[in-house]
Amino acid sequence: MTGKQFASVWLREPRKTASPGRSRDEIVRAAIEILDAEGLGGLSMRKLGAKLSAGATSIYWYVAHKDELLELVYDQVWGEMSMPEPEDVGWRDAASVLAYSMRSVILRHPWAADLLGRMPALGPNAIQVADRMRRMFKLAGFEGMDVDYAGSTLTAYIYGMTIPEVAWNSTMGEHEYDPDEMRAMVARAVRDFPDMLERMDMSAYDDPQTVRQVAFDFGLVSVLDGLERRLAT
Amino acid sequence: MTGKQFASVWLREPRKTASPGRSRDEIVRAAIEILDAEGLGGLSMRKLGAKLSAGATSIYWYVAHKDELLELVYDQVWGEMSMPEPEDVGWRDAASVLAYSMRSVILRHPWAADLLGRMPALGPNAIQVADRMRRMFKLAGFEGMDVDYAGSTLTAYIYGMTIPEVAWNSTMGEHEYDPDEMRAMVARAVRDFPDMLERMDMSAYDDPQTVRQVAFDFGLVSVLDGLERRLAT
DNA sequence: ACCTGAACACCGTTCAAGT
DNA sequence: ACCTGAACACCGTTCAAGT
Repeated sequence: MTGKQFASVWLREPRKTASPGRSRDEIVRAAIEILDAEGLGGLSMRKLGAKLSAGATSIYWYVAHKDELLELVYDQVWGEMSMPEPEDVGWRDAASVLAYSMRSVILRHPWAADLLGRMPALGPNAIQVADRMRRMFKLAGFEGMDVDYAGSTLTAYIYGMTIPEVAWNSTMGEHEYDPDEMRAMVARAVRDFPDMLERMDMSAYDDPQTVRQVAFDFGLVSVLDGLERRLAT
Repeated sequence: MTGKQFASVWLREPRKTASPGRSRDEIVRAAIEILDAEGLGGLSMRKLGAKLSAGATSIYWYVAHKDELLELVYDQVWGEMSMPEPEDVGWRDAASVLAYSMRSVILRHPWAADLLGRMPALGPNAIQVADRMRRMFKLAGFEGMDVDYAGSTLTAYIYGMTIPEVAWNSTMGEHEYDPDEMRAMVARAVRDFPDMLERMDMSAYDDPQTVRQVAFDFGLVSVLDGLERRLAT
């Protein structure tokens, strides 16, 4: 009757390792090195084993399966996000700092974009950020479930902006391409839609990276304004 | 000197198939059937071949690689999204309808959540939606690059809400679990954070599905309010 | 023009066996 | 308690060969 329990590394006792042999920390560190160097597709259990000069399957002693390993590295990423105590700087500044920080952390670890929103974020680092975010929105004046809803709104925005940005970077990075040729092809795909063509002309000579910066800021301000508006009513 | 071109099915000439043999449509239909039934992990080229009672590798005649196939099915998903002409209903209603429609389409094809924001959306259906969205925000009063920024903001929100929702559904679906047991474990993970614990108590007996509905609406209204605010300044 | 099968170079995971 | 290697059941993709 008692169904299988929800699966997360963080919800089960780890193996009480006396200290010898490899450790989870060591494994996670090695995994992140591989991930930063070769991306999510580059991380295999065999390669990780090799990097630790261990048998390919030794890792299964420390971790039930690859997904658990990914949960572990994922929480490390959450640990890199910086968020001031909302009580110190006020909720809007805290929210902005968190947003920019999340974006830059993910851009630094592009593989993490594939985990964002997909993997349960129940590690200590993730929970700490979640907790601060709750306090932030309570400080702002939200109550009850609205604290939650405001939080989802903000993180949804950040995820939704960051994921495509990373995806774009990686497609562009793989095949280095001729920008003019590409513009011509996209223009072709879009040829029946005057508004879309107009858009292409507009942004033709802007630096894509700063455009994305500005876009992120524009949206963030909008989202925060929108949340502020909810407080008034 | 002329680098490799940006890769997308939509940016290259398809094979001019006279008509005999399999067709792309047929392949895409079969692929979607598999995807709906077994999810993204359930779709392999071999299985797809088998379903078409063809050799495992015949598909490579119609498609350069699996990613192209995914681009094709992805655009079908865009085709299911419904969006009224903004001129008919006004920009805010059009935006809301699109948002709800996107959410429900993705919930219907959960595998598509893994493509959202990752795959170039250059198919005719995706472009049509993008075009309407541009017209929508122009109608609202945005100009220049702001039309784009407003669009990114809205889609970022939708992506960022939908992706985790689907992920959650699928983790919950796989292992059917004992809710009490699970709550206990999560409570344990969160034990040092009084605000997080409070949150768990609060939402203890709510139906998760309606909570997510309400959350989606809350955030959407906030985002649209925030965008409206930008028009005023 | 379209399809095939064999082959290559991988995967994650299980498990009996070792120390 | 920790690690190993072999094995299982898969992958996507290439390519020479067939019709």
